[in-house]
Amino acid sequence: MANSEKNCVSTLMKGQNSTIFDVITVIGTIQQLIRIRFEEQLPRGMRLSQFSVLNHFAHLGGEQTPGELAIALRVTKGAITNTVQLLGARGLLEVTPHQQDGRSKRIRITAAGYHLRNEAISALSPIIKQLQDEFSIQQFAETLPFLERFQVFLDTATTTSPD
Amino acid sequence: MANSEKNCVSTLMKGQNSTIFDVITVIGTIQQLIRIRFEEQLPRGMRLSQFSVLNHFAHLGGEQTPGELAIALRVTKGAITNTVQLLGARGLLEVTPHQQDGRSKRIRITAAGYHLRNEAISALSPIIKQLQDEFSIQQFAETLPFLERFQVFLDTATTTSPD
DNA sequence: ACTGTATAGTATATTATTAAACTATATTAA
DNA sequence: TTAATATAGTTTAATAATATACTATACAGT
Repeated sequence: MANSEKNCVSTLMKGQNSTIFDVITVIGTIQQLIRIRFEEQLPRGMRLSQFSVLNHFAHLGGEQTPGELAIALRVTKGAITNTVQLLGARGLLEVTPHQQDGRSKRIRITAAGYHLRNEAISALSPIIKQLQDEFSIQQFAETLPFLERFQVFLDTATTTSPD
Repeated sequence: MANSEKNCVSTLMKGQNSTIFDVITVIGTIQQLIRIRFEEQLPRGMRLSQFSVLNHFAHLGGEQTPGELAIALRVTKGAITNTVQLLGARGLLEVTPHQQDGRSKRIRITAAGYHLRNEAISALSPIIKQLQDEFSIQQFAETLPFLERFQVFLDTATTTSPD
């Protein structure tokens, strides 16, 4: 059962360091549950990826290219192509050629898209309401800065040599 | 009633309530980045889902059925079938018939699976080390209880009518 | 201008996941 | 016992994401 390799890992896992893995694990589980709970409620089979795009534009207001969207949402360009085509086909996004760059495009949310996004937010409001009742807003507000710094770290972390 | 519900969207998003959405959004982004960073480092193209199963058994020690695994990891039974078959084919898990229930199976990690999981942990250690340097363990420890309560809430939340 | 390289987005093939149907076994009730 | 129902896991079809290759456009150096 016990061997030297096990001890090596024990050093890594049994001390305080396991707290970091615990946080990472629980964040993964929360995200999985958020996906499940949200997609239960989102209107007309809307996927979390689609809601994320609509919500992103609702916050942003203006226009972005597919590439900017890919960076903002941390997915590949191919994923954005797919999601934008789906939302565009439903008239929820408008896609036009970029005027300064013939390779690129501009994407903006339509009135219908903004409306459906608001419907989605309304559909999610019961669960958000429950969260407000169960946890104070202050608890979320206290946690947010750390999570944001964690995100920035992961965004900028380089374990391999940069290109 | 209609009036207050109509204002609900703006109220929900413009006030402090957006903090809840902000936390949810940043957790989703962190999870996406964790997946990217981890899969960059994991040995032999190991997927995060596969690491999660191996790591789960390394922590747990004993045996579980596919159904228990599905519940623990918050994925569908079909996903577990796939991941367990992949890991089983590589000799990292051992799957045997359940003795009391002919429909069920018992899964346990093999020595090879435990070894590869430890290799994976080692491969992840640089990024964990960076996290230790960038954030104190205490910051993770302070955040963990809230995240765990958030997870429990999402696990038990019922927005649809219960059975 | 010409050539090579970089960039933006799309297409293709593969993979992981889900929902739903299906098989096999177990349990309950008559 | 038999029939109906429930449960455990797999299979199948569909979907969304990835990696890679590809097309088209832009840019930089000569």
